[in-house]
Amino acid sequence: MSQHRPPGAPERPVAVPALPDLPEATVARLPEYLRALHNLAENGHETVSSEWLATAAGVNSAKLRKDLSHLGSYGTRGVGYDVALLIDQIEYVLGLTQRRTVALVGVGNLGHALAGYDGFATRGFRIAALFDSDPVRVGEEINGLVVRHVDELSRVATEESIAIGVIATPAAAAQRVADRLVAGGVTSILNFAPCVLTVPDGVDVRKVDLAVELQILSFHEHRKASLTALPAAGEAPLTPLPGSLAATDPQEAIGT
Amino acid sequence: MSQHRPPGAPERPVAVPALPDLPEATVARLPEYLRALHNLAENGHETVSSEWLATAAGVNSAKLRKDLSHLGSYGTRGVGYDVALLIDQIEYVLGLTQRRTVALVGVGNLGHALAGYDGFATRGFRIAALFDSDPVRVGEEINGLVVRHVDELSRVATEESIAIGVIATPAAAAQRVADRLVAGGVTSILNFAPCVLTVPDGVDVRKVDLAVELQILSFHEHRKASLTALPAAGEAPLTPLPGSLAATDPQEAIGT
DNA sequence: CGCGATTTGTGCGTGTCTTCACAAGCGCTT
DNA sequence: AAGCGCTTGTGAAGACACGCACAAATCGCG
Ligand SMILES: NC(=O)c1ccc[n+]([C@@H]2O[C@H](COP(=O)([O-])OP(=O)(O)OC[C@H]3O[C@@H](n4cnc5c(N)ncnc54)[C@H](O)[C@@H]3O)[C@@H](O)[C@H]2O)c1
Ligand SMILES: NC(=O)c1ccc[n+]([C@@H]2O[C@H](COP(=O)([O-])OP(=O)(O)OC[C@H]3O[C@@H](n4cnc5c(N)ncnc54)[C@H](O)[C@@H]3O)[C@@H](O)[C@H]2O)c1
Repeated sequence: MSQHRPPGAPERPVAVPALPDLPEATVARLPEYLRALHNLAENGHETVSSEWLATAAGVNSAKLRKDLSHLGSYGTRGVGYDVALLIDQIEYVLGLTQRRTVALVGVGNLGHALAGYDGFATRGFRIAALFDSDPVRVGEEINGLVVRHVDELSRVATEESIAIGVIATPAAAAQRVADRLVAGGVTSILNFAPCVLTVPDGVDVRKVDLAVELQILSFHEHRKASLTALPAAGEAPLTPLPGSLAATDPQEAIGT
Repeated sequence: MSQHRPPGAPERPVAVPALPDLPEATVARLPEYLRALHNLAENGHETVSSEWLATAAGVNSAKLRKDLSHLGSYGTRGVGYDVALLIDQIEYVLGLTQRRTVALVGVGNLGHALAGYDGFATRGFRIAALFDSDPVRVGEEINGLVVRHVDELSRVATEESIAIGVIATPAAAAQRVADRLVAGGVTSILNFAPCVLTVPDGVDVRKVDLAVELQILSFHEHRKASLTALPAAGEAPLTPLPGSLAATDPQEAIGT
């Protein structure tokens, strides 16, 4: 690519950031590759073929190769990829060479589980602070961290240079929490509350909603059932009237 | 799935409305629309424009209209959509007119949180059984359900016509659990364990991986930092050598 | 009864993502 | 040193998704 800047092009608006700008779809898969690679490394493998790694990560091998090619190609034809090298590469690109600090807001049911989750630490993150609004919870110690009051959120986030905020409060409180995170300089948020957050440009929000996942599965379940029910039937009005809705599907998912 | 089929088993493919086959991207957004609609309904709104609903769901209005048009167009030009009607429509398409039963496997840290989560019930699902392999946990009662031993999984799944299996065990146990779910006739799985599951055709798996989400955020964080750090300079060849990796990125995450 | 304000439904251009298929590169063997 | 099998990296084509922009439909009002 543009490794070497050829002479004769002095001050071009060179768009060569330290990071290649990867397609979003690729970014979303890199963590999966990384996990698979760590498994391989633990099992003593030193190299791996795209075929193997693709299988381990659950994707198509051509896709995997294209993804990796975006970060600069470290494979050897006829051999495969060097596992350790690739791990370094991906961790670098994902910005994991530096351990990122996480603030967790809302130490309830879910928050407790998250606070006690070791997958944070083992995959590049460190929970640096816990917050809640409930006076009963404030002061509680979890995993060596004391729960602080959410009023301190902005200040602490700034002081501790929090990189990522995780919201595990009820939906009604989520926007307010997000605002405080943003005020504290946090530019990445992971939201577990089922609501849409509004944030300024430059702030990234990702959302995890359990019910959404289940409902997507439900759709496919429904679909499979309606297909097996009428193997080759034509159409039938795909406009069930409101009144007859609940009545409609007979026996779905007859198992095997 | 249909609860117990009564002896007579009236199983005829009556006028089952064929499901439109929606684009996956659309299916993934419908739950979001549904949530927003329920909010509107609670607030007494009877109709809603695509613009409004789109904003509430965090998407582009044209996209929303196109999505809804796939399920047969229930809007009125010049007016908008009937909230109640649209809720029925979407719930029907998602297969939520029938409450789906869920089995939760692995009642540890995360499992406990999930078992106690009321978002299941309020959004169309019912946890019908809990499983674990730890003798200490088996027998424990959570939310009115007794934790059963995972050896009973296949049998119970069949008996209770479980529609969806949720895996919250350590990764090492996940594949085994998935196999048992499949053996019990479950064709939809939601996997919280960080690993790839292998299942037969016809079985859907969705995965939720917290660390993946964080790592994606980390990438963008890294990216933002490298951009603001070098506004217009060509920089570090994007091929950091193995040895120099950890050294590379200067000062990121400077907070504000 | 007709007109203008409003909002849906969609045709179409654009960009992104996926997948196939294969040439080029690499190491091992002969 | 040449040949051979294996694996990467990528061009090209197709599939999919997105969002603009506008015609068509509907309502309310004068
Ligand atoms: N429990 C689950 O398994 C689960 C699963 C998926 C999503 N969620 C979502 O995650 C969120 C939390 O769920 P939960 O079950 O832990 O609820 P919870 O009620 O057990 O916990 C919420 C916590 O947030 C705290 N809180 C409330 N307002 C706050 C504020 N303004 N600032 C800081 N803290 C505040 C409460 O004191 C409480 O400790 C909810 O939005 C829920 O929908 C939960
Ligand atoms: N805790 C979190 O916040 C969190 C977040 C994201 C993902 N996860 C993932 O979810 C999974 C569970 O996490 P956790 O923190 O609850 O772990 P945990 O160790 O607290 O709980 C795991 C539970 O699974 C049970 N189990 C083990 N083998 C089993 C088997 N073969 N059959 C049935 N049950 C079995 C254990 O007895 C235990 O009760 C892990 O894969 C973890 O990576 C956890």
